[in-house]
Amino acid sequence: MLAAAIGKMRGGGYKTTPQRVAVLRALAEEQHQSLEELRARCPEVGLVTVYRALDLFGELGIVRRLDLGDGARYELAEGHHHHMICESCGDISEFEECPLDQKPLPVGSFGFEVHAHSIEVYGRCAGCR
Amino acid sequence: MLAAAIGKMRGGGYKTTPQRVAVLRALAEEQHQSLEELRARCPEVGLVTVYRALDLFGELGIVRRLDLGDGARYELAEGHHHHMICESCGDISEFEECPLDQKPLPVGSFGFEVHAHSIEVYGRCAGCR
DNA sequence: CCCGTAATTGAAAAAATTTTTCGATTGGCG
DNA sequence: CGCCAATCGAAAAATTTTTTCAATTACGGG
Repeated sequence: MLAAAIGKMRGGGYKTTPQRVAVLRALAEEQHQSLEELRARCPEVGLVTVYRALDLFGELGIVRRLDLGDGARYELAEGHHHHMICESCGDISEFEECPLDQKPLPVGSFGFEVHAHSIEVYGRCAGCR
Repeated sequence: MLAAAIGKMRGGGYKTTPQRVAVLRALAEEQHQSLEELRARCPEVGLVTVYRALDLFGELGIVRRLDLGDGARYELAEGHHHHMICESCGDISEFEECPLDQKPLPVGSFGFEVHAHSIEVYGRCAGCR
């Protein structure tokens, strides 16, 4: 994972600094972290640098930014998946079986050219029921 | 639309103030407005009051808050629909034909109880192609 | 292996956004 | 019509993100 991300950085002509690597490692430890959670995992990296690293990773397609109602969160953009959000405990989890897999989206009729999509499912998780 | 929203406010024991009505009217003029756009449509209402009205409407299910990458936006929560976001011009549009209509979401296998869902489709709109 | 240079970093300041506070005002019931 | 809890607005505070700029550093070329 690190290797792939570093490859994209190199390919883009960006430098592989210890700070960027530290942020990548922090991202790899858990999905959907807030900025503060992320920062706690690499306290040696300055706040501004974390923001800039996340921007860069976003451009390179390494990281996705989410906002599911409680502020920005970040995840490594590996594999196609969608999100379940528990409205009781706030937990965010993922599922990979995409309901749109073989289904054409109805948006073609608008002349819309699809590049990507996301699905969020809101409800109660098993633990909260 | 106004009537229904005011009914919910009354039903919840909240007062129908001119400010709240002004924000509702502003919301009705266009979907997916930012706070500033909204505020430009009811400049007589104080900033804080707009925030509070939006919070209240959110609790009452009158308004939904979106964050599709460029900050918070607000829409009247009427009818089930999803969003197409053009990555060229940033335009947000809606479609009503829900691809999950009759399709069971695969999340039941996680013991997850579904209350709602949302879909966003990213790509290029007809105008930008 | 060292050097030069452009990219990167970090601290401070600025900007942007959202929330809190609290005294003044007001909608709606009696 | 009058009361009073709910609401409002302005200012201040808190939070989040971006900008600035001088110091540091990764890394390709010599």
